[in-house]
Amino acid sequence: MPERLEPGRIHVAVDILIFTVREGRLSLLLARRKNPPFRNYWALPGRFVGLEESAEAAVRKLLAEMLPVRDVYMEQLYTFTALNRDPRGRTISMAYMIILPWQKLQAALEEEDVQLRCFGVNHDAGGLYLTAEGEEAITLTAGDLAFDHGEIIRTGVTRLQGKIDYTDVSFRFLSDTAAFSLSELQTVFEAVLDTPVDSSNFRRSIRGRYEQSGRIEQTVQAKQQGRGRPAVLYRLVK
Amino acid sequence: MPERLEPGRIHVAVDILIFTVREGRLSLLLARRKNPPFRNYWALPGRFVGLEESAEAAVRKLLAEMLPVRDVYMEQLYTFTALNRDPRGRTISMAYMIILPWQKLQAALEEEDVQLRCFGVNHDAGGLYLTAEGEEAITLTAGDLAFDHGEIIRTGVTRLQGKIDYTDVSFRFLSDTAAFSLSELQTVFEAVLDTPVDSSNFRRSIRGRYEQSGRIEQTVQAKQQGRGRPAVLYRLVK
DNA sequence: CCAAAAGTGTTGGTCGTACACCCATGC
DNA sequence: GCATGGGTGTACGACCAACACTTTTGG
Repeated sequence: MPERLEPGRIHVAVDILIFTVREGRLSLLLARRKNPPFRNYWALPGRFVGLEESAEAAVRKLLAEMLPVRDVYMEQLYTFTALNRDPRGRTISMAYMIILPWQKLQAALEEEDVQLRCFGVNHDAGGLYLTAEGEEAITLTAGDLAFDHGEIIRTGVTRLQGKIDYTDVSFRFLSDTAAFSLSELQTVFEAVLDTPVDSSNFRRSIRGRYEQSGRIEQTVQAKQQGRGRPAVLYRLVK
Repeated sequence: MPERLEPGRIHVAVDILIFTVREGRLSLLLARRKNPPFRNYWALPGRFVGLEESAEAAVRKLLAEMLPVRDVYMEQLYTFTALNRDPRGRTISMAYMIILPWQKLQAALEEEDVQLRCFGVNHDAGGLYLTAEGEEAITLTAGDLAFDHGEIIRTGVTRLQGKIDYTDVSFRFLSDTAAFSLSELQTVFEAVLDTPVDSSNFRRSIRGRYEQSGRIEQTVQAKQQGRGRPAVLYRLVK
C-alpha cells in the first residue's frame, strides 16, 4: 500500500467489523497495521473496492483472504466520508458488520499470524473501550485506533444493540444453530447488550416469538455439558 | 453530464429522498431527467460528490441548488454499489433521506420549473407505487424509474416506517414545531405507516413520552381552521 | 334566528399481552 | 449450580365509549 494515493479522485474502501461473543463478552477482530499510515496501530480490517466488484464482493474477498469461513452474516453499517479521515488521500469507507460464532473464528485464527486479535468490548461511564490479554486498553474516542475506526466501532456496537431485540442476528453468534440451548442464546443477548437478562421472560419471549411460528423447534435430547440440569436443545429451522 | 464517465475509476454520487406529508399521504420529490441516460424518466435528485466535500456537504449543496430551504433533517440511508447500476460507468450512490414539512416544500417548489414533482407513496398488495396528478402510476419494481432508484425508495420508506415509532423524526414533518396539535402529529404517523392510529393511545403515548420529560409542552389554545373543536397546541422544546 | 346535526378534539375505561421482578422446582 | 417454570404487578396497545367545542344545516 503506497503512502500516497493517486490524487484527484475519491478512493472507495470497505472496512469490516467482525463481531463474536467470546466467554460471555461481545468481541471484535482488529488487525495490526504493517504499513504506514498508522503503522503498528490496531485497525479494522479493510480493503479498497475494485473497479469490477460491488462492495459486498469486496467484503467477501477481504474476508476470504483473512479467514477460511463461508456463509457469514453481513450487513452494511454506514459509509464514512469525512474529508481528512485518510492522510494518504481522499478515501471514503463503507463499513460492514459481520457476525461469526467464536468457535469458527477461533479455529480460523489459529492458523493465522499474530497480526489479528480479538478484543473484548467493555462499557463504562466514559464510553466504550477494547481490551485483550497483554494489550493496553483501547479507547474509542481519542486516537488509540487508526483512522476514524473508533467512531466506526461505536456506530457498529450501537447498531448491533439496537437490532438484536427485533431481528434474528442473535442466532448468528451461535456455534451450532441445529443444536443450541436457550441459555446460550441468552448469553448472546447479555453480551451484546452488556446487561443481565431475566431468564424467565427471555424464554417466554423467544419461545413465543419463534417456537410458535416454527422458526425454532425443540430437538430430541438434552445435553449434559457441565454442572446443573441438562439444557433442552433447539434447532433453527430453514 | 456526459454520456460516458471517465473510465478506470469509481465515481461517487449522492441521491436524496425528500419526504413530506401532503394531504395525509406520505410523499416524496422526484425530478424529471433532462439528459441521458434515462432522459425524461423520473429520478431521485442526485449529484456527484466533489473531491473536497463530504457526502453531507454534497447533499446540502444539492439541496441548496434545488430549494431555498435551510436547517433540514438529513440522514444517511444506504450506499448502493451494484456494478451495473449506472450505464455511464462505475458509480456508487449514497442515498440520504431528508424530511421537510409540506408547507416549506410547496413554497419552494412554486418558484421552480415543472421538472420537480411531489409523488404520493401508495401501498397495495403488489408493493409500493407512486402517483401524482396527471402522471401515470410509477411502480418501484420494474424499470419505471431511472437507475436503481425504485430500490432506493423502497429502502427509504421501510427505514422511515421502522424509525418513526422510536425516534423524533415525526416532528420534522410538522410545519411549525412551535405550535402543532397532536392530531397533526397523528396524521404524520398515519401517513408514514399507512394505517389508522388510535387517537386515545396515541395521545397517551406521546404525552407520556414527551410531555413528562419536557420535550413538548402545551401552549395557549387557539381556534384552528375549519370546524370541530379547537385543538390544544403544543410546542417542541429545544 | 334558533336548534339540531355533523365534524373534530379530548378523555376515560376495559381487556389481553408482554415485560420486570421474585420465587419454586428439576436434574 | 444451572436449567426450567410459575406467579404477581405494571405498562402499553387494541378496542370501545363518552364528552367538549365548533361549524354547518335546515326549519
